[in-house]
Amino acid sequence: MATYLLDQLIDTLKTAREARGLSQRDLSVKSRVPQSHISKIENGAVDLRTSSLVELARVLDLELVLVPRRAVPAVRSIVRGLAQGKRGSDGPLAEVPPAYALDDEDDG
Amino acid sequence: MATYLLDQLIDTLKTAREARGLSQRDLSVKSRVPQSHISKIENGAVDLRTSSLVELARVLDLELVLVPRRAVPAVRSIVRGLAQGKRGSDGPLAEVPPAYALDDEDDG
DNA sequence: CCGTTCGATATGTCTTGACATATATTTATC
DNA sequence: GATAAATATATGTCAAGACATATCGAACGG
Repeated sequence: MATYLLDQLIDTLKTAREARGLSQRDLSVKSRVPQSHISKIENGAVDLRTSSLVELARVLDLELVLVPRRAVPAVRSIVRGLAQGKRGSDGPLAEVPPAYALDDEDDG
Repeated sequence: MATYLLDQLIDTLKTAREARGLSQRDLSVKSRVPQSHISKIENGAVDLRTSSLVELARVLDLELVLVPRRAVPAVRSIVRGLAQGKRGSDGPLAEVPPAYALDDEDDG
């Protein structure tokens, strides 16, 4: 049922949550999405509604964006460069690294 | 109910549909999302499921991406540069325009 | 052992999404 | 200008599934 692309989004959410050292319950409190539901979401057991996705993303400092297919490689390149896990413990995090090489590399 | 950000996504979908000269029914056939539902979605009457969003986006050559907040301006800049309406009638469309100025411009 | 914290599960409620139909909007003909 | 057909969008009803609340079992520490 879940369109593979959805799995990718979910994985990004989970990774972001863990990278910030948040438990499902912590995320639940901040996003007002029940912990039980976060569990199901991360397990791919539900096809969550867009508002839930937006809400979870927002708490994790992520934003849901519709990108034209032609721009996806460039966008991924930028996102990769930022590596959104680096904050607090690792350093001040450079605003934007010089990685606008427009790499065609694909994410797993 | 709907998080303002959701409206932005919906608006992008609708604009993309119209830019391609597709009727709700056309989009329905291609995405397998019922036309009646597309109507409700575009009117903000429903909080659609993520799989539906992904499906509609795919048909419109758009991809749903989670972008770290810090990278959003740069991403928007690229997307803006592409101006996803230009295809077919206007020309072959340059791969990526020289607009990596990392503008801080925000969308309405 | 008991309390706390973690993710997973069970059941009840509310809304999406599917199907059929109604209401615009456009076009053609008289 | 009125009527009718064709096309586009909106609305009504109902079942499937997301979401809410409460609870469970595992892991850790006092």
